[in-house]
Amino acid sequence: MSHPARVTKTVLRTARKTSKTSRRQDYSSSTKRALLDSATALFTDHGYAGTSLDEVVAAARVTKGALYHHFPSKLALFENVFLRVQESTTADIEKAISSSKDPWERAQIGLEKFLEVCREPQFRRICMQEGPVALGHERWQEAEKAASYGIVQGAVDDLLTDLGGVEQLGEAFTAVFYGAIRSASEYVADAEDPDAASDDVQATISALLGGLRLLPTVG
Amino acid sequence: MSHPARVTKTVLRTARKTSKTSRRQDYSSSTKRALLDSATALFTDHGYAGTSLDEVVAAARVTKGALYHHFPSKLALFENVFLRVQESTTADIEKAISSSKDPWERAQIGLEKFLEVCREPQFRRICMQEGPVALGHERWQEAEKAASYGIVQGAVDDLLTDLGGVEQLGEAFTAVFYGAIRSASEYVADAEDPDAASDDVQATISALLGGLRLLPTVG
DNA sequence: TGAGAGTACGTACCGAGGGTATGGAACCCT
DNA sequence: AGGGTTCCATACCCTCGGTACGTACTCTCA
Repeated sequence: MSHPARVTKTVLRTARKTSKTSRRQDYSSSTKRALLDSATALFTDHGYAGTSLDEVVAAARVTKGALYHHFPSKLALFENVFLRVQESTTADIEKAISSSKDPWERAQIGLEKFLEVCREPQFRRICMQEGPVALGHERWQEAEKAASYGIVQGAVDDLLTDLGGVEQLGEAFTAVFYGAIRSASEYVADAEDPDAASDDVQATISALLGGLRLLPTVG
Repeated sequence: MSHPARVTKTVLRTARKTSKTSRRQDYSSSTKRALLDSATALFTDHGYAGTSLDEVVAAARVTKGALYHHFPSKLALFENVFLRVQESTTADIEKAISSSKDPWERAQIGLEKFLEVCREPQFRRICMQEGPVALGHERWQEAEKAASYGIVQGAVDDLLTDLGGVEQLGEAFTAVFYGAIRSASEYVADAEDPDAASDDVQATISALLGGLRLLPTVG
């Protein structure tokens, strides 16, 4: 019916000078983006197992033939959605962090931004909840290490070297701390008063981190 | 073939005085337990979506008719498996904790036991990984609050009242701390040297908690 | 410029798997 | 002793992920 290919002839000879890509390629990437968009929305609302590909293609106004032309499987579709969401949020956080140079301030800013991002249903559902199960714990962790986990890793390393003397715990510390932040974000997202909960959580984490500064040695 | 009902007649008239339950009821609960056992094993190995009911009933040497007689759905079967695993591990931890009265020592013992329990594939896969997605985040959290989360809640409350002055953060603190422990358990379970990783993690958490003692006030 | 190659889909179908309907054998109760 | 209930097997249905294949459109190159 309203398929893009049907209107090709009416506007055919205009382009080809301004844009390097052909109209056909534009259509292709457009339908691919439409598939990713509708999949993102549906995965966010109903989870991975809860959304059927029929729903996805219907929302994108194409058929399964189109979907399987762009993505080899449902899992691959999800992985693309996952990475796209993850990438955008990671960029947000890194941008926020870059405004400061002091490791403690960067940690503070990053934490605040992360708690904020985790309240967005997309990131929460797709990257935090469905991701590990759909992709498998291993693949998910791999992707995480390259994204938000990596940011935390860097922040923690800076903190620990700033403190001095506890570098040997870096890995374990990052793991524990990242879990604390994740849980904190869920707590905030579930709270009836997210702003107050966010304040409480930040106070808690600051208290825990602040305690570290007072420790002469660890072990 | 080897169905229990087939051997009924050969051993029929012996019971009924020693046990209150009929032989038929014994058989019924036995097949139910067999279904739960095989389902537990398969869910542990292949996850919720990855195991088919055909596999479950085949492993339990029954048919889908039997399964759907005892459980109304696949999800209900999983929930029963989930609760059974959760209950047993909770009992383990509570038993270990009960050996001490000092809140800091109890926290120490409980943490150690929890990290140990989280290395068991059953609890790890079913309760930590598949649980939240299969049951839904809400239902999972509800069950958690009544189980291991509840234990942590109690321990944290004891710690904070022992410290004094930071009770208003109790809820948030528990949430953050519980996430830290969960992540710690995954870190330990994934590590190539779990014992060393467990030591690192415990040192980290002790450091974070120990820092709290040095804080005069929080906020 | 037009014919073959490649792209971007649509349509029809298959098989696996969750769930249901039905029936029957064993058991319980009165 | 006969009906009701429990416990389970068999056969079937339906959804949904995935595949096979057809087709309209576009690009390339002789």
